[in-house]
Amino acid sequence: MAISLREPILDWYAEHNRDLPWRRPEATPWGILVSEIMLQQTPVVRVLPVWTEWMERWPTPEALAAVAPGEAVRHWGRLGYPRRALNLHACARAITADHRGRVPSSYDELRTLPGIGDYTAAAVASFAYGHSHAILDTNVRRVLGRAVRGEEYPPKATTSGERRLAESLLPAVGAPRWGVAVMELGALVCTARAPRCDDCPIMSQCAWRLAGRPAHDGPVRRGQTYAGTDRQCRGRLLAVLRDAHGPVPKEALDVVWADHVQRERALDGLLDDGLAEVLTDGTYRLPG
DNA sequence: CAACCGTGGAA
DNA sequence: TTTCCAAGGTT
Repeated sequence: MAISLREPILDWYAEHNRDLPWRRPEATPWGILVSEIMLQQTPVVRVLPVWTEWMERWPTPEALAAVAPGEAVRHWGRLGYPRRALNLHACARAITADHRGRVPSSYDELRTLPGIGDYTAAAVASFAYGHSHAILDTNVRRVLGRAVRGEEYPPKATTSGERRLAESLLPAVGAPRWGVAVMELGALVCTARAPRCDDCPIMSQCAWRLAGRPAHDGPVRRGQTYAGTDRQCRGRLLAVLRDAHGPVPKEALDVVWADHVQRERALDGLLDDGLAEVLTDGTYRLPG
């Protein structure tokens, strides 16, 4: 079962893979690291233009390390989860100071960098340096969950069973290509909402499809409403700082959110997170 | 470990 | 219009 998944998926990938800039041979480890962090919870189409601009502006870790952290946040634009921009800037400074300007190649060293968890460390070690690691992102978990476990959606948190399965599937040679191939299958065919099973290279073996594509039982899906949350408020406040050329008076922040208590809480949160700072004259700006 | 952390496009 | 969720990580 395990072995028979590889060939059809790798053959499918050879024909259907997208030509993404961070997958090209000329992509640097730094470019790959930047792409992986930008892609956390963010669709490819929105990452593409920002990644391209970043690579032109900051082609090396040293280049990013040389500017203020606020510049990273400013050029993050509206990608979302802006602390990732701060993490990337901190990565650049750590790589410059502690790794001679080279992105570390080992999983363990990568894992020590801010904002790099299990998936991103495995992805960079694998895709940038050719190392063999199990890639367990949301796509892979969904594909393997369906194909092998026969369930529509994977568990909320990664289980040891999922990890063992992914590791058991690692080929002796070509682990990076295998990892990206399964991810791509999940992104283009074995999608969360309307999977295109008719186009799937492993449809004849997929446990979920063979079982008649049973709907996810268990608890109902989570509904994370966004309107009115602190997150939305933080986003509004940060947008003001990002779009301003210099420091802004507090009144400029006050006008974008009506609820005073929530606004103050959100602003304090931004300051605590290092995404904004107050100057001695009481004005606010991105971190300098 | 559940909650939190943005944003926008598709269904 | 509302809901879902997209190459996660941290606390």
